[in-house]
Amino acid sequence: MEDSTRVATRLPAARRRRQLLGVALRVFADRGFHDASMNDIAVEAGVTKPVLYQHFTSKRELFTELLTDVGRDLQDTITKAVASADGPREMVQKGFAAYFAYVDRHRDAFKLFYGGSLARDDEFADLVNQTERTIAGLVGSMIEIEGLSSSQRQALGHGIVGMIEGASIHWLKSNSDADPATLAHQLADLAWRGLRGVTPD
Amino acid sequence: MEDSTRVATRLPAARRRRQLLGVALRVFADRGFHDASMNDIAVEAGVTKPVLYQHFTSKRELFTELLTDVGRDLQDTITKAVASADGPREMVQKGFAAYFAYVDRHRDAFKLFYGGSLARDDEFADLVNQTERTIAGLVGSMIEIEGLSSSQRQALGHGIVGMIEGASIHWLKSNSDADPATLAHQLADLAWRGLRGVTPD
DNA sequence: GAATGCTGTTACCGTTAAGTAACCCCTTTT
DNA sequence: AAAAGGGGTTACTTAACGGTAACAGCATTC
Repeated sequence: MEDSTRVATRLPAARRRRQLLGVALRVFADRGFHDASMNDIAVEAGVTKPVLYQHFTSKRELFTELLTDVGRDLQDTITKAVASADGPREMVQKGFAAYFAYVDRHRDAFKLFYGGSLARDDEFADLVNQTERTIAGLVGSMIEIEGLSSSQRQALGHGIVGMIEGASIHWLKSNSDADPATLAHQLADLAWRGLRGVTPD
Repeated sequence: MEDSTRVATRLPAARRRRQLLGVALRVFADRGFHDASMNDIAVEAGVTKPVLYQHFTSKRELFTELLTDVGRDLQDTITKAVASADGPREMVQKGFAAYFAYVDRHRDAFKLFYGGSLARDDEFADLVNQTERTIAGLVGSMIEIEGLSSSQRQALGHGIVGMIEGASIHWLKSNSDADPATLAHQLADLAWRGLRGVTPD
């Protein structure tokens, strides 16, 4: 009728739900689980809190759904990239490239996964750990060193995964305009040849 | 010998302060910054909240002091270990060994540093980053690959630091009874020779 | 043996945020 | 045109927690 400076675009449920997931991913990635309030998310989505609660029964459930989605995506991406390779050297190269490409294209997803307060929460941690464990297992099986037990391979695999994560975090943090593909290549090279360098390429 | 972390009686200020720092480290390491309340810390120390506030002006200040102490300790430990080595191969070995020994002997300190919600907070993150950057710089200078820019060395250094962190976190998480010295040796070996491996020992 | 000065406690305030009840309004159906 | 139903809002409850004022015992000092 009169004033109404508010343009409350009404959306069908399914569409609103998807929008909320997208906004929540962004806000959680930006502020972390604790520091992002349900009200923040609702406001950024242009609605109010109860709308959020019509689609998600709790803050934890919303966060859990995001974590699950991201974990599945990332795991699939890496697994497929590695599976498409021919030989261990190429597996390493393609795996690293796929990881950095993922981080580059899904920064919020990556920040959600590794930026924050999940280590403290068993439920959240499990979701992340499962993905990490899968990738670490993949890597562990690529280590061409004889006489390692499977738990030793797993431990070293986690080391390599940590290496990728550490480099990714540093890359995002330093706002480097370095090409992710280049970084992936150099890191894969380092992982394959070691600090010692040398070069039977 | 007395257990300085669990005394219920009246203590002189300096002693109480030290006790509170010890308890706070344990509680923060266990529950993280957000999920640990000042009341929790006070109760675990056998006193009440205002006593805590007689020694620390705020929760942030308390946490900051702990982070600073831990960062200094860790940085010194690694720097000295590396400085005592003779040649790059031994630097890697001694650096890794020192890191894992530190994690083993100061689990709470390590958890405080890498377990939690510091990435989100600029002040906390800076304290951790400084230590990480120093170590990453040390490592970066050990990479025997020609033609790398200093920022590239830094990036790869962060990768190696991430590798150590990732392996440490996995080691603590999996409650492995593996000897930290052995793990350090294997990881240093992996870092030095790369995934390509060649010869176990 | 009163005064002084710590160490410590009880009881409170203010804020922030999760979650909910009750209601509104617009569109579609009959 | 009246009913029905779903999308949305206002306003509230509850609970946790950081931080503080005021006060209480117990030494030591004078």
